[in-house]
Amino acid sequence: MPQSESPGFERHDHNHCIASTVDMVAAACADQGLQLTPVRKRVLELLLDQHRALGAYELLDGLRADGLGSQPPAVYRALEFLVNHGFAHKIERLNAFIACGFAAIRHSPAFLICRGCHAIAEADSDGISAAIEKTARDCGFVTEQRVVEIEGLCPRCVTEQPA
Amino acid sequence: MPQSESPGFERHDHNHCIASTVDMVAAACADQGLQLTPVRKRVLELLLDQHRALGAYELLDGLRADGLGSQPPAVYRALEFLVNHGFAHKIERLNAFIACGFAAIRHSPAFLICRGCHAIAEADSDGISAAIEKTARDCGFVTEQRVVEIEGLCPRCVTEQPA
DNA sequence: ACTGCAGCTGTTATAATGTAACGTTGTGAT
DNA sequence: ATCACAACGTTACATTATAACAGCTGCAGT
Repeated sequence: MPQSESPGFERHDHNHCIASTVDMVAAACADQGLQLTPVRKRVLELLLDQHRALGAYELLDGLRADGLGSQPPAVYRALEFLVNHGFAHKIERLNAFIACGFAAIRHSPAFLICRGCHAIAEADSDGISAAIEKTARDCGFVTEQRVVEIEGLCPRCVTEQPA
Repeated sequence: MPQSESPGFERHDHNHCIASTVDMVAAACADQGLQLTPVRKRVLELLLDQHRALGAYELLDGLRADGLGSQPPAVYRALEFLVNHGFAHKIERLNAFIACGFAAIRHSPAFLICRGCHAIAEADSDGISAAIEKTARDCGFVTEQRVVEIEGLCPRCVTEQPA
């Protein structure tokens, strides 16, 4: 019964975390008439398997292991689908991807990226969203999308690392 | 006397804007014992020339035109210098670079990226910084660096564009 | 049943972005 | 003078991402 890092850096039952998220995404796809094809589902599972960001070519290795696709466009297409529908996010700073912690429910995420263990948490961002919205409005700017990525040390790494 | 988009999307005297920023950076380098070499200075000028982000290879073309360097490492080294010392920033979303609007004075920038005209403004980010700091603290996370990039339409493009 | 279309996948090729490694050059300190 | 160090030149390569086109499958309309 593996336990691992969670969206908030706490421990949790990770098998359940994967299965329930896949189920939620499957339900959302059914609702919206979207196709969660084998390739797309597998990429989502690979992303959920770790609470860290995976590069497109790491994911491609995973697909190859399952005989599900062997060339870059296979992954990039699946990622485009997942990201467009809010089931995954791109971490721009890392050129890598992560499953959404709140699949399709809520949005405009803020990420906390630990440079010690490479875990990534998707933080509650209401305060940040409000501050961004205010800043933009003050400039007469109309916000459409945002990237908020915070790098540093998670609670565990802060205590474990000297520097 | 060209007039162009400014850090805040207003008009301004762009020649003066370039010259005075280069002077400020030169002074800062002198202060700190840093070398603003010809390649570094030229890259900075190329960045200042436009209030938009330039890709490394666009900058490389500029260097080549001046016989100042012809291979990628030349640009990437200059950019590393400028970014490390706060004279330029990388826009992660675009894999591109922009001169700092407040060279070496203040920091943790937030960028407003216009999808209409591609101008980029470096916004006042105190409110955003505070909100990010609060979010991080609530998670027990120690912030070291951040990326805040807001995409949308600038005041001018908002009125000009139909959608 | 047939047709045509839309969506997904396969495949090839290539573009765009970024770095490692090593040798050379210039400059200032001893 | 020569040593150490920083910047630069150069070659080669790694990593990330996309264009373009062909094939397949399922389904709607006839």
